Amino acid sequence: MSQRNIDVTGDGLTVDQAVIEACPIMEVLDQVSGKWSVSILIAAAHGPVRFTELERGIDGISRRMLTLTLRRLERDGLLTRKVYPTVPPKTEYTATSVARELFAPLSALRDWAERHQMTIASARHEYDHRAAETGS
Amino acid sequence: MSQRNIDVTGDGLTVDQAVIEACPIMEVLDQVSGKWSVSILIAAAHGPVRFTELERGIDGISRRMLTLTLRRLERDGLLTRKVYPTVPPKTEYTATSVARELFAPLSALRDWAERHQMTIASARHEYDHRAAETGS
DNA sequence: CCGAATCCCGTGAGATACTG
DNA sequence: CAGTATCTCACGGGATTCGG
Repeated sequence: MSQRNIDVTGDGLTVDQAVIEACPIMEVLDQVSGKWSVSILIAAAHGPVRFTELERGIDGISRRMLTLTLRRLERDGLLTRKVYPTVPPKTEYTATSVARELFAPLSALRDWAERHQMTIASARHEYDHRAAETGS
Repeated sequence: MSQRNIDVTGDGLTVDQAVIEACPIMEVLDQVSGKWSVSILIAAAHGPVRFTELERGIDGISRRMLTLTLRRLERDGLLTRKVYPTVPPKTEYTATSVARELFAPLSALRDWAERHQMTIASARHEYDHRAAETGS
């Protein structure tokens, strides 16, 4: 839509432009949201990975959610699915190049989380502490 | 937990490590998830912004969700809240430095989205098309 | 102007059981 | 092995109303 990139870190934006700014971001967040998308994508990043490998490797995921998330990622073109009609059957999932380009931004996000997780945790505790005092 | 950073784009990861990889990322995603967090953060990035400004500026947000999201962001230390006990009351929200450091990763995410949104959309359509043929 | 309280609904997601 | 099919429930989030 816009022919130039608006820098989120830049100045001079009005509040009304915030939603315009955020819009494409939230598209991504929708792709990646869901409890398991990121884990699956990362697991499928380095080559073909089988269904059962994912099920065992990703702790806590249910069969159902694994299937559903795999289907969604495949639909969005982030994962390719290759079925070998052998017996027993064998299915391999691989992250596409589009998905792999997502890893750098995700990495930046993870770095931010690691840098600030302590700060955030203590901010949370402090907030709850103050709230408890004020509230009671 | 780990004393060195594991590069998501690197090789040699087993599937079992995927969840370890993804873990801090999903912390962030939880912060930022919720329909409105990103829009609010961006709107509050460049200086104090008032409650009603946000309500009018962010299209489609309800009073309730604005309040709830603001509280959560404040609790996590991503937003500061300053109340002026005037009449009528006046409240200003500002993104903290921690939050502002999040904008670069978000920007990278948005760029990814803009680069690939067409590809993803057509992948989706193609998938649905094939599914419709195979299914009926 | 800036919220809090309440009601309501759709959907994400777990548990479980069945199939080619 | 790699899925599907149901059932169920919690929770995010919208609409509306009330209060300081």
